[in-house]
Amino acid sequence: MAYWLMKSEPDVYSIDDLKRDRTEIWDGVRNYQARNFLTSMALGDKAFFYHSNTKPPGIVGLMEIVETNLVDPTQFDSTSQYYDAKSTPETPRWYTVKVGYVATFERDITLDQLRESFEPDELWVVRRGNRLSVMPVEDAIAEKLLKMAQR
DNA sequence: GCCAACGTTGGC
DNA sequence: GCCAACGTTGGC
Repeated sequence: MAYWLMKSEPDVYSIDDLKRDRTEIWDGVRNYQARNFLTSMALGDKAFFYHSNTKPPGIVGLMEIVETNLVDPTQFDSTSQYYDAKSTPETPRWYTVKVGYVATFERDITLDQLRESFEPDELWVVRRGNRLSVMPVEDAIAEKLLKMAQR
């Protein structure tokens, strides 16, 4: 089982939204590196839910991958902001996963705390200029994060 | 609201 | 294939 970190702006979709919905298709990723991580996810993998573009940014909860290799339906929806005119149903460009709610952390792990606790080469999210919205997290790092989230 | 970082596009 | 222009992300 692998660990991942996935970013979302809480104004768009938050951990509370996922708690309410229980499961959700993680749509809208339009970056090839992030997509490649999405397609390499396996059932039962866990993913940290990271709130970006908010105060403070940070990890707020945990998700589980409940469906893999889904074609992102928004790429064919011309009314969607994620519409991709160059993608066709025969050869879709954008794949994603369905995530399930696992937990909201009692304590958020803020970006400041992440910077204090991890080196840039340990956790991609603390790398300068990092904009990747889906990234792997090593097991040892994931275990530290889970401890930090406990009271 | 600003701007650094950086991915993508398109002219050549 | 290069690279300038442009668009987006996301912290501050």
